[in-house]
Amino acid sequence: MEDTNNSGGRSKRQKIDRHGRLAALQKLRELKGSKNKYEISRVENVYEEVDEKEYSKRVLERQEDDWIVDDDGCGYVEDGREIFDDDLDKESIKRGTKRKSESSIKKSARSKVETSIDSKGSSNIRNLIANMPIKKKKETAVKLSEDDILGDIMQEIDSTSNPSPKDVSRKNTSFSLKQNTEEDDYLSTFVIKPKPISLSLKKKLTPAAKKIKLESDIDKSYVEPADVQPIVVKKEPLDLDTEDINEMTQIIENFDSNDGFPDSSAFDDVNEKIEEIESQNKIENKITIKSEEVDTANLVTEEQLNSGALWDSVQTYSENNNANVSVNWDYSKLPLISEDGKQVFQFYYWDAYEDASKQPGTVYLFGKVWLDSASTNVSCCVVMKNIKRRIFLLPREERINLKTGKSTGEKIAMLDVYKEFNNVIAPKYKINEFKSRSTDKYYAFEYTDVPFMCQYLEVKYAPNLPMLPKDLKGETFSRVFGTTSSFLELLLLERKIKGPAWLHLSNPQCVKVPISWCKVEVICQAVEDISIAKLNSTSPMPPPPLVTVALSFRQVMNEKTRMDEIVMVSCLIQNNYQVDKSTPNPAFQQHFCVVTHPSSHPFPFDFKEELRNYRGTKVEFCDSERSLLMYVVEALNSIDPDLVVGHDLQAADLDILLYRLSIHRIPCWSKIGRLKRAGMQLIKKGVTYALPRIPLCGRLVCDIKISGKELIRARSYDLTTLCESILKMNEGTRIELTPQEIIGAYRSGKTLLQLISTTMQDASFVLSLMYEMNVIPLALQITNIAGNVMSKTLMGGRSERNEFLLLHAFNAKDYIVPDKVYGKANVVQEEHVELENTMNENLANQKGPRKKKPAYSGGLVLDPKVGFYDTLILLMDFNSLYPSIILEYNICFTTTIRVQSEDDDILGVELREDNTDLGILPTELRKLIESRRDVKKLMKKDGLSPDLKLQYDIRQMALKLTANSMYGCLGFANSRFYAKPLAALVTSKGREILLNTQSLVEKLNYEVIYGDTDSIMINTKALDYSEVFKIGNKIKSEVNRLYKHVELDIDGVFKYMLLLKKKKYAATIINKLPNGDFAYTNEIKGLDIVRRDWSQLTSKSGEFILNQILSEQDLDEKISNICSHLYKLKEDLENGRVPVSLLSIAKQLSKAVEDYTDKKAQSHVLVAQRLNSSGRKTLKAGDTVHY
DNA sequence: ATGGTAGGGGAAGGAT
DNA sequence: ATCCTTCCCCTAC
Repeated sequence: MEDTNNSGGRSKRQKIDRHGRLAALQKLRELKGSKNKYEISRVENVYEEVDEKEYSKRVLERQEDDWIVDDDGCGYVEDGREIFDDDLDKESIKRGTKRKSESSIKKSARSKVETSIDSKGSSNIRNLIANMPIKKKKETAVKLSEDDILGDIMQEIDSTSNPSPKDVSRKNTSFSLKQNTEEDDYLSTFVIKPKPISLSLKKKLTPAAKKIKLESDIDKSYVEPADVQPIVVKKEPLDLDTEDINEMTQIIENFDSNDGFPDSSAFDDVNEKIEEIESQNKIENKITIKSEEVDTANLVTEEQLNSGALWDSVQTYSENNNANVSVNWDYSKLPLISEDGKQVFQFYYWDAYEDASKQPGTVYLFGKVWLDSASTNVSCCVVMKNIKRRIFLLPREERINLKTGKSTGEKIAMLDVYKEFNNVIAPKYKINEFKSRSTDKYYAFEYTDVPFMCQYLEVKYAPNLPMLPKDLKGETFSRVFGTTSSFLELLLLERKIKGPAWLHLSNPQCVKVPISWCKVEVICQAVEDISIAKLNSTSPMPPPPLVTVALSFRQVMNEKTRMDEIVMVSCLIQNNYQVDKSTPNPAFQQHFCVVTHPSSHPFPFDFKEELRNYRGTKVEFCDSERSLLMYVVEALNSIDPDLVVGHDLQAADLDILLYRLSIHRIPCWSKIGRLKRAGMQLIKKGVTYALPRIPLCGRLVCDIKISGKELIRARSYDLTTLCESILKMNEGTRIELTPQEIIGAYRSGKTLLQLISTTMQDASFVLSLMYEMNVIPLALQITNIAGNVMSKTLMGGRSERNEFLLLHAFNAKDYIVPDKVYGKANVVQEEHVELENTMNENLANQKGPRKKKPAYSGGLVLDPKVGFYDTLILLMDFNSLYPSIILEYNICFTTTIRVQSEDDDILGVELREDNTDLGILPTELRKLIESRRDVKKLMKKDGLSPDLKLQYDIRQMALKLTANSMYGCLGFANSRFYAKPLAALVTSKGREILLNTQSLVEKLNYEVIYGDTDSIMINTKALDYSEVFKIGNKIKSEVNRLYKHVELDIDGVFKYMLLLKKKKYAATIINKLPNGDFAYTNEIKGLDIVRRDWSQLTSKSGEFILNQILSEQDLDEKISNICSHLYKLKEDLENGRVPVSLLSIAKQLSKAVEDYTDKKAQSHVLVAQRLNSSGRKTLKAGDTVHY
């Protein structure tokens, strides 16, 4: 399947890739021969091949070599096994060359170790190191002192929960201020081997520096040099001094706080301005967003933004108004193009929406259409009306008397089914008009009484007529299928629309009264009128650019009402985001910030004055939250973004926005989306907020938090952590503000402007994160592969993507698809629960959904032969085992028959003996795998632009993610295609293969020391790298002879290895570089070092010890180094020299704080509780608590 | 409601 | 005290 004569590092599974990975990849690939062990015969796969060729052609034509982006574009994580493992990051190559000089020393060191083994016997060393009494001692020592310090922290938090905000913010900021420098200082005291000199300049604040006046601090931050190495000035952004507090309270006392501004004639023009805006707001549709174009001379580059250069230093404010293109479009004239002599409406479909309960049979397709008159793409809405319901009736063999349930012996013909439906069912359910026909369909799902293939009565009727019950039965038919199908699903399946695409609509109708906010709106009365545009393959059209808006909100808690008020919204606009090209530059063209004051605090008296010199952005005053909201709503309508991006939009910001919109009864709130919802209540009584995606329908919503969780692995997914791990920003570059600090910012004009700047900066970070992770291109690819709706792809959740992939596949092959069931969750609950319920019902109810027990057995983990190894270890694994198994054994709904297993009543499956045709599932997987191989081949071509390579990389990633999630969805209980027996069969085959491989390897007289699910580690007892490779290739060919698709491959060679437990080990990977040198990388799996619920201190010292163990030193030297390290650590801990931040631990809340039954028992829950009640943070389920 | 299971290890709390 | 079970979290596949 893939090249085998080199082995990739495994390290990428563990760590996030660094920049330049693509280049490294390329280098590596160029060096590899394209030696394929065997070729999978390409049976009738012309379709896919053409697909990829077309795809490449399409992207090739569009690429521009105008600039080079240093973007690795990768770094996505996937927990399943990967299809290919040939990536090597630059780091390891670098390290390899660095270590080159050491290679001569190695020989002698190695021989020394060898002799010691020979003389004393290896068990001594093994016991010594594997048992590691020293390490244990260290850990207990740490634990003890840790507890003390933890107690201190707790006390600290406790003491800050009550008193004045001043204390809180001061403690907080000074705490964070310390972090970096102290940590670095402290850690450097352990240096034994020379550390690389850090290039990044960090300004350390001495106590004296801290006393610098606030003003000067700010001034400095405004003049960051932008072209040099990132410099971070640590500052306390909104530190509240005692004087400030006094000042603030004075303001509050002196002025009427209900009024937006202190009542004074000195502020007349401010008030005037406010009124002006108010009146503007009142006249709807007349507002145009007067945001500013960035002066190209002072263009902000990604690097500058990411490196933490402050917003203010790079933004310029000019009066060049670039008002939005105003589109004057005549509704009676549709923009049509001609195709085959017919006039069709051509548009690019991005998003779809339906409201099945209020508008049955209507689906809204949102997208873009080219408007010649305006020479631009504008938003459009295609209203698909009258999508018919479609059901299938399964005829019985013989007529049944429904009362007795007994057969009458009368054979059933299709006409009998029709008659019953027409005479009995239709009148009963008031279906006064329908069409029907007889049709052949296959079935292969959960109901065993349904034949594999038979004739059904297909019935279509109007959507406004009632839905039939899904358990309907009749005298002549035993089942009905398709009653619950959504209209959106029917549309997408029937027209084979797989994700965003150019669509053609014939017979478009004009609207008289638009129901959307889109610039263009048309109606389609018949599903057949819409089809995928057959575009000329020589000149394919790229998707239209996305108008993108990045949002960042600030809200404060109103103490009286205990509700959040929105006080600030910053907004960046990129009106030309071309998804098929590299990251846009500039990142955005326009920006503004809407600001009001909390109802409890007025604007600072000098705000207007300060604002005069502010060049950060266009600032819009609003004297109340209400007018702010109105401004935001109008702004969104005027900008009309296709894509809205933010951080934690889904769970926090949009939730609050919607709630505030409803509280203030903002008219036309639905302008935040693209569908008019006049007279509709945004939020019904109670706290049930609408799903944010629904009011925003028509616009794609990208939540960086959700995307981050799916695409990268990080300690946490708050904005700060994401910035640090993805944008490689220095710690502290993003300024995090507590609610108190946000309120505190209203004490002076300067601090408020600073708040504006940080809010703008947050929005730019969000935008950069989205670009950097390639969220949108990847989501587009995934959506085009799976055929679902893109806005759902962006929301996360792999199940629905898989569902649509299979829906399309089964539908295309004339299968009845399983009905969507909504409330079937937790059928798995069995007698155990009932027993518990009788004991304490209340408790069980409170707990809510407990973590469910595994439903079937999974992968096999071989017992590790624990110890330290210094002979070469061969690591081999199966390429993407589970997808291969599905292909190998042709595992599919269609190729298995369900059997009752003996031991319990759970359904099992057996492969049908007559299975000759490839099933649907394997077919789809083969398409994915082969497409990916084709894309990878294209990537290896010479002379590709980075731009194009990135796109290929994204596509292959999307294919991999999709293939690997297929198995997971089979085992997912709430999946529409839930097939526990199939999933169990896959894993059982996996176990079988692993065991077979193990015994085969042992038969060849090699020692298997460990294996997990799809990998085995073999102690070759050899010392020569190429010899190990020979062994590996031998084993590989032996194993691979047994299978057609399942393929074992060499994954790496370990020089040293410390195998402690199942899933816990560390090793030094050895890699041969192109120039013949060796590169070494340490890899750590499962140990505490890599866990976020262990403090950094334990990680660092554990890492040190490990480095010693895995190093080329004398045994004595190792031990003495370790001992002295630990002794120093112990002393430092006892003398309190260790910075507290090094002892910080992170844990995730698996549920809301209130839902923990035993709060007191768990420290992280306690911390979260205190943080929440002290008002410093609002931690929810899924958030990470640091303490 | 929003892929899976296997497994280590801390911590609490009950049974012995 | 010591063992055992259960829950929780995180990680490896």
